[in-house]
Amino acid sequence: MPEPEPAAARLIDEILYLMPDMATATVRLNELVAARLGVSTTDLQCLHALAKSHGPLSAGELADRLSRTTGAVTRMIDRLEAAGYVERAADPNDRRRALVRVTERGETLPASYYDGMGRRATDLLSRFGDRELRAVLTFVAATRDDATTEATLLRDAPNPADRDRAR
Amino acid sequence: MPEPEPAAARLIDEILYLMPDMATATVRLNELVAARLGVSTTDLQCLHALAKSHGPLSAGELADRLSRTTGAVTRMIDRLEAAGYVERAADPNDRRRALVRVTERGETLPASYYDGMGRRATDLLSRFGDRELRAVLTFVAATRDDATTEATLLRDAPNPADRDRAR
DNA sequence: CTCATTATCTGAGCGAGTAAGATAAATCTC
DNA sequence: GAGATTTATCTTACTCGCTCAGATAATGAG
Repeated sequence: MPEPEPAAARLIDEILYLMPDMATATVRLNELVAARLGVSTTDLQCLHALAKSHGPLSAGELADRLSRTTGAVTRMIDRLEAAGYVERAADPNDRRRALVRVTERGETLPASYYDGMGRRATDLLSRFGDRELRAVLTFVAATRDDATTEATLLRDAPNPADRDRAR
Repeated sequence: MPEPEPAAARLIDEILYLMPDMATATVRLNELVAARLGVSTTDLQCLHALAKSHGPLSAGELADRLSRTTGAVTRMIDRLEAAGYVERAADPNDRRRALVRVTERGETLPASYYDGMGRRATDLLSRFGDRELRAVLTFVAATRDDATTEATLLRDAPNPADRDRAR
């Protein structure tokens, strides 16, 4: 690995210092948006997942993506349906499956809370050149991929903390 | 606002598309790390806050930073203390206050789960030039600040969803 | 048709949160 | 400096969302 210049090393340290802060701020914003919508944070993650999915997801797929049990997902769908954010329909090809489709309201209302941030991010990025934009994109993509990979490793590896409460 | 080049506009769109994914992956990783440590996600946020604070924080300061009630914080400290991650001590100058100090274990163990990501991020950033690093730093700082500002606005503005469950 | 499998739902119990009030220390007022 | 007020934390009662385990019902293989 090439040793970075001192100035570069300082910049890198600053970035690494800010990352957890950004994560914390993001988590908190999510909590508040969920409260605004009158749903839990998991419910909001569900709406995000559905908004990106292009088409309905089954209850089981949602349980998998959100890392929740099917029991939790059943009641999550109940809540979101009661609030008018999603609709439940039986899969015509497999009537055991519950297909969950986000409603207009469930797609538009959560997104509206992030409009301001999206606009300001666009303003900022518009002043960047091509090299800068590529750097940001590379960094964001790498961070997402790395967090995802790390999460998968943690999920699949046996958890030593479980030993304490094992029966 | 200067209209960005078409290629730049595409890069910006990609970045904006990835941001929620990065946030989601981060949230999930946090949940899993907390589970590994045998504590709740809020407890882990508390350890993060203490690790960055240089010195102990009072229960009230923690309640404020984590946006939790003092009652929730009391039990959070109980849990973290029982697990050996923090120590509670009375403030000698004001014996009402409970000063919370993170232990060696409470500082080191959570951080160890992020070592891998930190190293890989450093590797990636070491290949960036000065302009690229500044761009990433600016973007990360702006995102953190914007999320923080937005969260404060949401927190302080009256919540229309409360109307529904008003008595 | 029967049996094993798959997908979702239901019920019991638990952990972490809020709201409201109790407790105790600090501070203000005279 | 005694009494009243404020401040910081803790306690109690209750709520909500989660997991675990098991019920229900549709599918598919033989």
